[in-house]
Parts: sequence; structure tokens; C-alpha cells
Amino acid sequence: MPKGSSTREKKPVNEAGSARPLSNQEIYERIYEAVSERRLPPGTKLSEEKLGRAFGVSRTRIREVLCRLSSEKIVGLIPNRGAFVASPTVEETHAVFEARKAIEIALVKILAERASPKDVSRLRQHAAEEHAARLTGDWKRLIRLSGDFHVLIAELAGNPFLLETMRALVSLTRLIVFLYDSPRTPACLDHEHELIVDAIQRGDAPKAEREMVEHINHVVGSLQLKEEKVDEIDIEKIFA
Amino acid sequence: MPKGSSTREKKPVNEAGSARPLSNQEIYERIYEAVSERRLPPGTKLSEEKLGRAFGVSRTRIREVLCRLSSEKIVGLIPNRGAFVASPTVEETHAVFEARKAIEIALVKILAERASPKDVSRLRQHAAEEHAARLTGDWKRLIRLSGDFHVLIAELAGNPFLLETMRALVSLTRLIVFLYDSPRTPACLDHEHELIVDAIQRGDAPKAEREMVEHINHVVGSLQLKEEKVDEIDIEKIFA
DNA sequence: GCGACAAAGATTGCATACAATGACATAGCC
DNA sequence: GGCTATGTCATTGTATGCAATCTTTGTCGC
Repeated sequence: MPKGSSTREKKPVNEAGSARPLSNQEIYERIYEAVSERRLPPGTKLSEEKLGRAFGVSRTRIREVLCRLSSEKIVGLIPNRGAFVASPTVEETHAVFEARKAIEIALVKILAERASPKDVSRLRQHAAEEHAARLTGDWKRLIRLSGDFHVLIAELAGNPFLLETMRALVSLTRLIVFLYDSPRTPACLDHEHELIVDAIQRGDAPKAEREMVEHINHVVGSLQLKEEKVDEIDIEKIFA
Repeated sequence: MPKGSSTREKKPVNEAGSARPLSNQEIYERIYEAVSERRLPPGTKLSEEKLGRAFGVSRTRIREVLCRLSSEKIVGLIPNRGAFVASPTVEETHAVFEARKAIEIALVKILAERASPKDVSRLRQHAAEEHAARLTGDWKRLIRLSGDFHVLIAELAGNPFLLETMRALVSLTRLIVFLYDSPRTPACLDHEHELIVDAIQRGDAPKAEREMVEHINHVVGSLQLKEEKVDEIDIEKIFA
């Protein structure tokens, strides 16, 4: 019996059954989203063939997408083994936040000096959306938004290199929060986001920098950075 | 008559005629080097087939390498057009140095706080090599070394994310210097590198940061950032 | 002579087929 | 019984062939 039996096999058809061909960009975004929303948890293996089947395209295009994802450190590529959703270690976690501090200090400084009123209003609007999500208890949305706030800062600063690096670091932060966050601490305190926007609006660069550093420190502080990861579950220990 | 006539065609053979199969990593490094050493100037088209022929491998592997190079912004990928060696605009140049300041301020701060005596000696040794290259007038080597100094700082700081970003930014800086440097100004003044190492050795973080910023400002200041690029050679102008 | 259109050529985009490598399971040996 | 060896299976690595797209050049009409 042939292996594939869950779907018809003749023509390549994506998961929704629609025959619309997806662009590589769309495939990239779908996987990126799935990782950000934790539908693909850290450590998950991303088989080329399975992904190809899921999106109705050949492995060639999946490889192209995985290459991009690996350049952003969202997935790790192990030779002859395949691609895996990144699973940052404690050491990597410290490196991520160290890098974030370095870059975000510069970003808020730039914004405090150059932000237009329109920029400020976009930041305010974003913070308001976060607040709304928090009130309605929409945690999935809140996690996405609180990360996107920092990406938005990078966008408004107008530096494509820092933006791209921040995108990668924010994605990794989402994975880190998933792995190490203590049970019931929200990712970002939106009050702190507001304080940062306040300082930017006043053009107070030193204050904005201090608020940003403090904010990042709070996020790190809310994590439970023990060496042991949830990764491999030790069967022996459980039944000992 | 078949198209290829410069070399025998039966077996894939790389440019040296040796049959040793090159790994993707090696191909990557060869292209990276060629760009850094300006044998592939900004704007050069990197045809998949030609590269494949040059290295004796198929287009598939070349594409993988080009994907990596494009993720580091060393080459730009234009859909349906191909890959080109990056040719940073004036605007991008400002962004590159803005990003470098952000990251390198953090790096020297880290080193001033945590650098071991061994780290300092490696920095000293590197600065000495730069000095030697300057004395012997080995400009090609000096350009490589003066960039590598900044990469070395990132390595010693021990943050893989900042390291990778710095690698990309230094590569871009080499292209920028090629495009916009005034005729006879060397890339980096090694005296300044020494000053940075001094401050790191003394653990004087603020001083190290100031020296680094000043150093980067000097590099930017030595450039002739006019809008016109050397990019496309204007045939009309040449024969006018 | 100048502009628009069309065909030819070259190059990238993509899918598929096969080779190579690693993981797993079974069998054999100490 | 536990450890090593070997064969099978699943998955990635690579090459190749065809389709799609862009560039160029030649031709036509104005």
C-alpha cells in the first residue's frame, strides 16, 4: 500500500484543499507565525517532505524558506539531520537579551531624537492594542503584540539592519518566554511600554534608554533560567 | 558546436583542474573572500551557472551558498534576475555605521568589563599585524585586517548574535570603502585601534566607548558620500 | 530616424529522481 | 544479559530537466 492515504495524491494540493499556489513569502510567513504562536514549539522537527506536502509544493522551495528561517535563527539546520525549531539554551538567552539591550538602547535614542508625531501616535496606538488584549485576556494576541512593539520601534527608527536583527531577536525571545517563563507572568508589562513612549515623545533620550534597559531587565528577571530545559524528558526520573 | 570549449566537459572539474570536491562551506568562503578582496566588485552579477562551472558543482549548491550570502547582505537577490554583489547606497551607508555604533559601543563595554589578559593580548597582536601591514604597504592585507579587528572584538565579547551581525556589517563596510573612499585615505587608523585596546585593558568602559565612536566617526568622515555611485558605467560619458 | 512590438536567447524558478547519510531494529557474539 | 555488528528504513544532499520570466535584438510602421 502506498504511504500517503490521508489525502488524494494526484495533484499537489495545499492543506486547505484550495489549489491556489502559495508564494515562498507566504510559506515563510505561515511557518514564522506558527512558531511565534507556539503551534510549532521549540525543538520541533521540520521535515522538508512533510512541510512540502502541507503547503502543496516541492522540497526545493521548502529548503529555500528554511534557509531564510535559519539565517534568522528561528530554526536550526543540522547537517544530514534536518531543520528544528530553535530551542535557546540559558546561555543563548543571556546573549539574546544582551544583544537586545545593545540595539534597543540605540533605537530609543534614535527615536527620542528623530521621532515624528506620527511615529509617536503609532506607538501609542500599538500600546493601546496591547492594553486591550490584556484586558480581554487574549494571551496569544498579547504575546504577539508585546513582541511587535519592539519590532515597531525598530521599524520607526528606519534602520533596515537593526530592524532585521531585532526581528530575529524578538522571535527568539518568544521562544525563550515559552521555554523559561514562570507560570503566570505576562511577557511585557504594557505600563513600561507606555513609559518608553512617554520619554520618546518628550525627546528625553537618556530617560528612554533607562526605561528600555529597565524594561528588558524586568523581562529577564521574570524568567526562570535554570539549566534544565523542558526539552528531553527524563523518563527514568519520572518513574523513579 | 556545443557552448563550452575552454575546458573538457565530461567530468565536473573545478577551476584549478583538481577533482577535489569542495564543500559548501568552502565555496561560501571563496566567494566571501573574493568580495572582501574586491575581486568581485560591488554590483557584479553572480550567475548561478557560471559559479557552478567555476567550482565544478551544480546550481543547486550555488543557490544554497547565495542564500547564505544574501542573508548576510553581502549579495542582493533580485527575483528572476539573479544575485548581485551588494552595492550600498549612501543611505544604506549611514544605516550601516549607525548600526555599527550601536553594536560596537556595547561590545567594547562588554570587553572593558570582562576581557581576560589573553583577550587583550590577542587584540594587541592583531593591532601589531595591522601596523606591520601598513608599514610594508600591503593595502589588500591591511583592508582585511582593519575590518577583522572589529570582528575580533565581537568574537571576544562572546555574543554569537552580535558577532554575526558585526560580520555582515564589516563586510558591507569593505564594499562601502571601495565605493566611497577618497583616493588615498587608509581604511582605519591603527593608532585608534591601539587607543581602544588601551581603554579595554584599563577596564575603562566609558573611555573605550568614546574612542570607538570617535573611530567610527573618523571612518565615516573620510568617505566621500556623494549621491553618485560608480555603479553603472555611463557608456555615453566615456565616448563623449 | 524614432518608437513600439515580437521573436530569440539566456537565466532563474521549480519539480523530480537518485545518491548518500544517519537512525533504528534485529541478530550475533562475548 | 549486555554490547557490538549489520541490514533496513527514513530523511536529507545533490544533480538534472523542463517551465517561466526577463533581456536583447531585429523588424515593422509612422
